[in-house]
Amino acid sequence: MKKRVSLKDIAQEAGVSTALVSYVLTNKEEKARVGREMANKIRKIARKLNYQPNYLARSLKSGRTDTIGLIVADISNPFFGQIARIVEDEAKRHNITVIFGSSDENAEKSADLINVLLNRQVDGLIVVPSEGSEQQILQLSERHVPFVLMDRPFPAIAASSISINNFGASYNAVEHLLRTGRKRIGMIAYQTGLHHIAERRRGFEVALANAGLKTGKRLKLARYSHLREDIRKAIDQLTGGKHPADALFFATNSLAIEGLRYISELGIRVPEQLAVVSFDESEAFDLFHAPVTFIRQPIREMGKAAVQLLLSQIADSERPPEDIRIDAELVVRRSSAAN
Amino acid sequence: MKKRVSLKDIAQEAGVSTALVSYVLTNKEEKARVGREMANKIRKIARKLNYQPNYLARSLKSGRTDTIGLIVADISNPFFGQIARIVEDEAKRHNITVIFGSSDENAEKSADLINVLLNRQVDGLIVVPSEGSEQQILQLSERHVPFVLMDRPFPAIAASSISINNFGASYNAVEHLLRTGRKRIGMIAYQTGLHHIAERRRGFEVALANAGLKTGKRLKLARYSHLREDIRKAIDQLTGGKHPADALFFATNSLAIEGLRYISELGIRVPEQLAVVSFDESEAFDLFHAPVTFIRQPIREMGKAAVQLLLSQIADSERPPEDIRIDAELVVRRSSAAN
DNA sequence: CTGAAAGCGCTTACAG
DNA sequence: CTGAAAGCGCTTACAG
Repeated sequence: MKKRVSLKDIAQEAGVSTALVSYVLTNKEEKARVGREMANKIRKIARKLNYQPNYLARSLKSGRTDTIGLIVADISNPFFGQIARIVEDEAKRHNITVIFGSSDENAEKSADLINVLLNRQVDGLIVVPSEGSEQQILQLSERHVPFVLMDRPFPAIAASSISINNFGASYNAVEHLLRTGRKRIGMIAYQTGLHHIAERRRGFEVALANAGLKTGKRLKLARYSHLREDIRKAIDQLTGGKHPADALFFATNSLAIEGLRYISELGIRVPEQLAVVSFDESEAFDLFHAPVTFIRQPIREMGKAAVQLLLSQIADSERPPEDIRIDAELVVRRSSAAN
Repeated sequence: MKKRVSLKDIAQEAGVSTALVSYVLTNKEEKARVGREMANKIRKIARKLNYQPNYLARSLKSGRTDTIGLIVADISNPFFGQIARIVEDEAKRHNITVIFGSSDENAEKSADLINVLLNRQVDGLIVVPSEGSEQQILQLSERHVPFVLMDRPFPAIAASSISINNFGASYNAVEHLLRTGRKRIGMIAYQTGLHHIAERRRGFEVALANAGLKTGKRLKLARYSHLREDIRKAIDQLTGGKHPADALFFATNSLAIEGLRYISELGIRVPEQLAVVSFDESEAFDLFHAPVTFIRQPIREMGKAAVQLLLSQIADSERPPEDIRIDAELVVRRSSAAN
């Protein structure tokens, strides 16, 4: 790149010190009581030379970078892409830039990302934490790094977090299936210790129990690393046998999309043979032959709240952590219509 | 945040100058011929104090930030999300961090983003340029900022760019439809002057012309800002009348998804009444009742090439611009089966 | 082998 | 009203 113009260049041309220029250009001329005429002259020169401040230098001095880090599982997953977009927009309203990273649900990668972002002096972090990352998160807390957990709270750690009421949302979805006359409801979730998935599973189990039904072998778990394989096996088991499931509840959109692919292949008719409900949103749900009933997460609200929570934490490091839980909405469509 | 430990802290504890510590910690001890013993002592102290270098300071000195900017139309669109992911991974392999921004196909936002990113001293930019941003791009060029255009070349500007052969891909898709016996092929594209869309339109027109057919009124344009409305009108016009279209070609995945929603609503059977082909990929294409034939962009290849092109440009600012054009692949599925 | 010093581009408390 | 100076945390050419 060409040599950038610095305060010094302007100062030279104006015949003053860099200090004066700095005061004027950061609108602190009042405080420094710079002459009106001189201020105008300086501004004019700055414009002429197309001066652009070097944020690096500014940050080094001020200790703030006006940058936040966003760690998600995978930016190419539309759920996280949407979160990223909302965080971006909300951050920009405050003149803050976002650096992102994908952890792939992997604690090691997550630790790595946190490290890189902190070395880049981000002012704070928004983290969708992966399984096994409790220690890292705890360390952030101990080092007094401002951060907010998103989507997945860690109940054992006192930290600001924003997520939906997973138990309630799950419970409602299952109750909806029961109300439409489904008796043998299967669920496919991730095999993970993460709290949000555990809560979704618990909602499923409690809803069935309250209806006097047993979960039995109808709760299936898939590994993130063997998604396709595990889902196909689970669906085979759930839809086969003497008492095939008459409804399927997916714990996330990735699970549902992979599952629906297989259901299409098998030629299973939805909702006639099998009702379907899923967490999260997807364009693919709209185009399935029976538009899929889903649990809509208030992503916009969550993203905005995350940024705001983080910013107030950055502004006041003594602020006690805040745990925000938002209710999600069940959007009923044809895939779960009564028979 | 707590006070970070700096070189000075280590130097103090070791009883040496910060210079020595710097040499050791950046593995330049050879060059500075630091004693082995001293080097070990310094390293030990650094570990004990959990020293983390401040990249800001390092960058201010070195003039490099090991950060690149990525500007896409909208990070929440899976097409761009995937690009972002690949850029992220490829950049990380070189210890480079990515800052992203969404321009919303808006030249003003794009100019803004470029400005912010340059002020943050990114080493270079990967840009999916929006309509009307030629001037900004030209300026980058004049200022000798390393950058690479992605997805959409600007033929009038000498710049490195990486994109697919849009004309060829479009031509092939239309030829495929003709070969399967379709006679009245409609296309829905964006109303934009961007070169990649113009090329897709041209491929459509030339393919029809070569088959002795006229485009007539079968090329419809939708505005990015009025997507839903314009697409519905276009589909009504194309599928209505005395000679309804028997095939529909969408110029992007967003256009297709919105269009397929409407086609579902109308109860039009694909491919019996209407064959469908689209540019780009989407999970939604898999779940449509007739899996949609699409033009697969080699996103991974493009993303990797973009980063590599950018890095070699950063390393050697005299490097002449390189224009990479990759062929895209038509993935034929049921939505365009012969009747 | 080791250290003092300058400098990257800013900001700001202090002195005149 | 204006300027000299210190300092943010690093790197590196130079001197001993």
